[in-house]
Amino acid sequence: MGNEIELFRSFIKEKGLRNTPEREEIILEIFMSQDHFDVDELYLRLRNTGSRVSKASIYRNIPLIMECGLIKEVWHEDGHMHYEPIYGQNHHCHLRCLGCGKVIEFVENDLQEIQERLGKKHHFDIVDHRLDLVGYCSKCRQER
Amino acid sequence: MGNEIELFRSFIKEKGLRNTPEREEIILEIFMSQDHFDVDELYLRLRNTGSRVSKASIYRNIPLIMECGLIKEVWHEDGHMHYEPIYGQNHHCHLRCLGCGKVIEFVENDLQEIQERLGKKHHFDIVDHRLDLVGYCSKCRQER
DNA sequence: GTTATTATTGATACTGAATTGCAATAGGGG
DNA sequence: CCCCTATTGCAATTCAGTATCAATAATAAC
Repeated sequence: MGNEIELFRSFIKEKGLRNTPEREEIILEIFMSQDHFDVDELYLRLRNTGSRVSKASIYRNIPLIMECGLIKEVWHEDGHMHYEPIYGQNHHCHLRCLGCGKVIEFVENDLQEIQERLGKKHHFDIVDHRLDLVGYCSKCRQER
Repeated sequence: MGNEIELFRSFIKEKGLRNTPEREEIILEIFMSQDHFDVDELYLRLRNTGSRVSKASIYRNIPLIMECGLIKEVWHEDGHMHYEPIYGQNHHCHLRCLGCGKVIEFVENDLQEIQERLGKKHHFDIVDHRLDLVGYCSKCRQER
């Protein structure tokens, strides 16, 4: 913890941009909990900790924070995008319940091998994969 | 071809809804080419074939056509949703080029096994999976 | 430290995909 | 053939995300 900020500072400097308190507040809040989030949630969390960062700044900075490799888009649901921290996390995929929305993260090592095999086959330089499984958790399955 | 319509008619009847020319025009146009599409493209294609279906009707009917299992959402890009026909297609996943946007469809049988294994492990009734690979095609890789 | 340059911010206006309200139309059971 | 009401087209609305712009402040140069 704390390293996110260092990484971001180098990234910003490398790009010839300027670091700001707002940017650091956003990143700190994201990494306070390693959970996924959307812009509205993050905005409320920031307000609750006394930060005055505007939504516009959150929207403006998310692409930078993604480019830096600290977070990534995970899914688009309810008409808006969700994100999750990836720095310091091992790569994982998601299993989502269509009933209650519960999300389970899992690590699946076979995917790396599949990714490499398909990259070779189609002459692609594959940089990332993303596997989403959707279904019904045990509780929701019973209720159907 | 043509079976999509039959399937949709039974689905509609089963739900106690009404079939309409507009709905059949939409479905026919979707299955004229088995390619993925977005609402604007589909609307233009319909206009070009002389259909007067409104965009509102397309938006209203897409959820039904999905529920019926004829199409599904594939990705959200450029700020709007894309769909693809699935009826009569074997399940496939996507490899997308971050450079030029080219999409390659591939069939990966190992995923079925992974899906079942993870379903058992987490006590989920998994109904679908979705694997997206992203990277750079051979042409775009050279240009970098 | 002071100054100059300009990236960044907050507030607000705007965009565009998707949804909704409503009056007119038409499917389909009786 | 009638009636009920689901569906349609149109227009108005919603809302996530983007763009504008004047004010602010981060960095570099001095």
